[in-house]
Amino acid sequence: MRACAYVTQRQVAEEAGVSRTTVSLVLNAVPDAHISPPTRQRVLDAARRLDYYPDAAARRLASGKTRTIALVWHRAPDQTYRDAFLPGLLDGISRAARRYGYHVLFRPVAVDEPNGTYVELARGRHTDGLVLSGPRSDDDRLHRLHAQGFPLVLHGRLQDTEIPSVDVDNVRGAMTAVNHLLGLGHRRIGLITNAPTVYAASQQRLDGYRRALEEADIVYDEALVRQGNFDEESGYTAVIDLLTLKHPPTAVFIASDMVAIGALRALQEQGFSVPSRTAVVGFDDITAARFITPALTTVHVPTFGLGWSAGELLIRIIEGDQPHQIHVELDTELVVRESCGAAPPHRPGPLRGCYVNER
Amino acid sequence: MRACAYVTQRQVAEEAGVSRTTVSLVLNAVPDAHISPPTRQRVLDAARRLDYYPDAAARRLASGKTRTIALVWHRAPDQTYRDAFLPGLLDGISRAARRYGYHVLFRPVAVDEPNGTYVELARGRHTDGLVLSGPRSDDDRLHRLHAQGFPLVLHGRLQDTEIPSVDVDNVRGAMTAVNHLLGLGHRRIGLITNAPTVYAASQQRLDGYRRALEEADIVYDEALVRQGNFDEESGYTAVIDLLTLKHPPTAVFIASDMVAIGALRALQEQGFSVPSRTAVVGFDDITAARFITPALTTVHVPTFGLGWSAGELLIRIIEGDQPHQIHVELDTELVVRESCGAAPPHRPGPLRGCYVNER
DNA sequence: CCGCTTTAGTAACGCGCGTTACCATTATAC
DNA sequence: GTATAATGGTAACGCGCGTTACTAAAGCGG
Repeated sequence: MRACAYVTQRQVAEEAGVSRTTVSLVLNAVPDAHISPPTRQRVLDAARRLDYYPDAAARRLASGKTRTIALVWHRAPDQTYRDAFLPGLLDGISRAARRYGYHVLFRPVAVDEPNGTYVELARGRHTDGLVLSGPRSDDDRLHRLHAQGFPLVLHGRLQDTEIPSVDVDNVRGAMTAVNHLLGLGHRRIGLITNAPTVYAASQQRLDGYRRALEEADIVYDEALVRQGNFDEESGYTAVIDLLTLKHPPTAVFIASDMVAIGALRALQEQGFSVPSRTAVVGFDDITAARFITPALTTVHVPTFGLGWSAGELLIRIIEGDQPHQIHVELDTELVVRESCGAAPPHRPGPLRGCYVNER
Repeated sequence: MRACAYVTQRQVAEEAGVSRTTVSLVLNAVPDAHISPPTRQRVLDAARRLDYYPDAAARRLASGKTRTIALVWHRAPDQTYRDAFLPGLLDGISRAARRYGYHVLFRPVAVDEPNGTYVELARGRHTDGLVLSGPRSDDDRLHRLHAQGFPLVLHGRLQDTEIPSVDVDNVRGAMTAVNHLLGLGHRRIGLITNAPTVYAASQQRLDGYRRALEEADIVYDEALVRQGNFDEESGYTAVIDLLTLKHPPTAVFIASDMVAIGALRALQEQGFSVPSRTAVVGFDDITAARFITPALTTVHVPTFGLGWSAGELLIRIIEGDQPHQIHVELDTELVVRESCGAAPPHRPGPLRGCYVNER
């Protein structure tokens, strides 16, 4: 395996018959450098002829900037659910990065890893900033990094912090879902949360549910509320619990598709056919939502947009632009499919549901 | 946004009362350096006290190694299908990288990007090696990189090349699927390919289908074969075409879950209920396979394993170990669910299918 | 012609670290 | 006691590039 021969600035300089400084000035298009057009052209030609690429390490060392951002991806017990977001998020971040001339480092953090091992990326100057997805609230090294002025953006808001963040507007998303069910005539609408309400997103979706009911003059009834826990199983048991009520809800808003999928299964097993007897609306719009039967009506989370926003916000912070908004909230979009009863249940054709992912 | 103050080796040296050289020798645990235990300890203490992390750029420049590998992810028209592999693959690569002390750069290549823009990663010394997923056969810069001795690993084999690669054993995977159907008593087994057979994987899965039939002394009948094209729609139309036969197959092996999902839809619409009238086995085991009705029996592709193998193989090459195998083929595993008719159709509980993803 | 500014380009420094060559001081061998 | 080796450590170089300070030549007004 022969080692690659790399072309350096010095070689370009020799080829062009100028000094190395001149090469640097030309290739970086330094504004106030006095380089005559012919010289300039000679340098450019030489660089092209030799297929010159600057050495990233040298450039970073000299400039003090890595032009790299990193995505720190906290793996968690709810992984299947989180995996659904990764491709879109990463694509969004990467595209934003590329747009501004940055590279992207990916750093998963395993469940059993001690807190804050990723700080090496920051302190070791591998990256100019971090996007953290799935931050842990007990992560003190995170706050220390922020206190030191290291550029950070969170995906998924952490409570009580001034660290910039990017997330969907969970309250409005939940309201859209519930309003849709209200619009279909439902009055007894159950709720299964996506997770325990210690999670900020979970609490927010609950809030949205309550606000939508409130605005429709329906009193909030805690008997119709159950707690999900990221996975199918939690939805399965939660909805069965709901069905034991004397008056089970005619519709259920389930604040996570993964949980909803478990719930759908239980509903069908118990003879509560969806949507004819019980309408269901989920949240997240994971890929499987389109494929399950009945196809799941759900609140679409713009994963690409979240990635893009996180990347762009982070880069702005790195480059010292004072962003006007340090907490970005993106809008969701209701995707009407079959499970809510508003769409024709069996449109022939390969796709189910009126919505096709925009990418 | 206050700039971070970074700790350098020099500061550690001062704190410990030794020279910078000594610090470097101690922290890198240089074998033949003569450092007394007390001095050694003083340096370690000082480094810890100051929370010292070496500057990545400086280290790269001095050592000539980036200790970074990159995943080049070719986005393509079949994106939904490929996205299903990204989380596992990336996790596998990252874990392998971390195991060997490497970092991972992620670089998506958009559909409309000109060929070979990613070579900047290599030539600019951002990375010591590349994993390319979804390589294009007309990518001449790829071959040039390889000819220059730059470490490369392909995910998905390219024909006629000596570039190291990692993939599943498509032939055996297809054979497993078809053998399973044969074992259930089926004799007329149709095939819908995952893609046009110019794709190597597609041809291999077709080969596996043929070999399985051959070994069962069943003559290959081209009338039972249709071509898929990555997406649901292609499966939808392909299977409808199969159903126009006087004697439609009693079982269909569909070499892609995505294509199979479209086919399932068509079968159900046409009254060919699955699995009672037509058995179906897919390939890939995408997340949706578990959730569709009936749950799809399919050939599981170990995405994590592929990523791990690619990462490990690449790092071996980078570090000069001559790997004994430059083309790694991983085994698949048949996941029996409902669509083949071998599993009980309605086991109560939140999960469908006997298989739970191992992660 | 002189002094001043502008133009065109270069020499030299430093980024932080790995590494090699080198220098003192002791221990060891004879 | 002296030659030799081992021990403990340091000074200095170079990695490739960005950048600053400087020089030399040319333009230009008086």
